[in-house]
Amino acid sequence: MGPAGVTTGSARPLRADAARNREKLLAAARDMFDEAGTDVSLEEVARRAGVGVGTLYRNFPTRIELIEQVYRHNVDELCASGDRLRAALPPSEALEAWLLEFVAYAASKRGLAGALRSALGDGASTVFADVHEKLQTSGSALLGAAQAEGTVRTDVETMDVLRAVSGVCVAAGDSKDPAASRLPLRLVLDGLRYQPAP
Amino acid sequence: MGPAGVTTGSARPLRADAARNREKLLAAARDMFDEAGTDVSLEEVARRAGVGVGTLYRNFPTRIELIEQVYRHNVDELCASGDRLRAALPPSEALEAWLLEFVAYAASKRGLAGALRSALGDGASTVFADVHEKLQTSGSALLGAAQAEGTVRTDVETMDVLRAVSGVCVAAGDSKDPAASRLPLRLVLDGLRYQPAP
DNA sequence: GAACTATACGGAGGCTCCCTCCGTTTAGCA
DNA sequence: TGCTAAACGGAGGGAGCCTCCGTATAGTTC
Repeated sequence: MGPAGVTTGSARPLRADAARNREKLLAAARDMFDEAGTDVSLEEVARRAGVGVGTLYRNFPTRIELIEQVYRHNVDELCASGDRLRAALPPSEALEAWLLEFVAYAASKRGLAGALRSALGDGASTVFADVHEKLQTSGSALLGAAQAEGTVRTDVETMDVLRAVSGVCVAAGDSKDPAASRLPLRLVLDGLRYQPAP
Repeated sequence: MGPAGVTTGSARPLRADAARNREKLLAAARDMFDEAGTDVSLEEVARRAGVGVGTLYRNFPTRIELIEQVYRHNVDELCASGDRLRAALPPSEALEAWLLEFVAYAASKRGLAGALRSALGDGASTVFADVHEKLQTSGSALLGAAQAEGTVRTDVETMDVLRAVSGVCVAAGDSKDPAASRLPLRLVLDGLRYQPAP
């Protein structure tokens, strides 16, 4: 599941240049959504990606489709990063590093998920189910390893942790300052290390 | 507070033609918002009102201002209708007739209030406070009269009734069919007539 | 490595919408 | 009846949406 050979469903794989452009579009869109919300001009998105509008519309026929793909893309990147961290760091450090990245994801998620929900209505439920499942899988791998190693308490489950972390973000409000959630987040992370008496 | 001499704040009253056009714009906007949401083209609103766009923008410099005024206008009309009903019908019938009109208001309110809240943020709170107070006043006059007459139970307050009625609407969902809420609404209205043992 | 074709590119163009500006019209007054 | 402040309205410039189609190129075949 590297950045190459992106396939949407099971159709014929994209041509190399097409895959590259698609990636550039998603990156540009993600940046702009973060900065200015999901109402930005699609022509501007194409311009920033260094691509014609035609290419944008070929890949993402509607604005909401672009939003959905950016959302899924963010999640995929977050999960891929989880795998990388798991391979590179000791379990409890990998978990902590991943949760820090999860914070950034949670911040951007708000706008995207809101737009999706209001535009797609109940049709958005499969998107959210997919995302939930992916996070569950990646999170469990990290949490499980740390728990097996004995450096993280065993009485919590993946979704408890993710909820706690995203709760911190919500509580930190819309403040764009990442420092605002630094300390509360620290508390949650340290809480994971605490071993309750049996 | 008739339809003439509309004043926004305490400025000089509008010229007759201006007041007429303002009214036409509000009516057109209300219809279109009901039909197609608050994202409709403002040029189309002006067209339907039989007025130039310039006139629209002079009266409502921003879309959100138009939405807010339509919202307030709906409420004002509902309250005015309450006065009329109270003068024309026996108290309990007036109350019931008014609550039926309240249903229509509650349906349209959803879209408008949502747009206001998301666009104005906390700035919208005075709008909602004003509206709340007006409904409280009109509702109390009708309910109080019916209670004084003895045809409606005395252990409920205005906001209880309004909440119950709008609850019915919400529960009826987005179904545009007014029949969907007819029976549940009937239950609430009949419930008002029931006299609990003391 | 040359030729071929399915695939993809990109931006011009037609449309709608936004909002402003200003010459024209008219309500209200004396 | 005339005067003037107030209001009208729509042309026009700018921007965004989306489509269409002539051009370019990746990948394949010989």
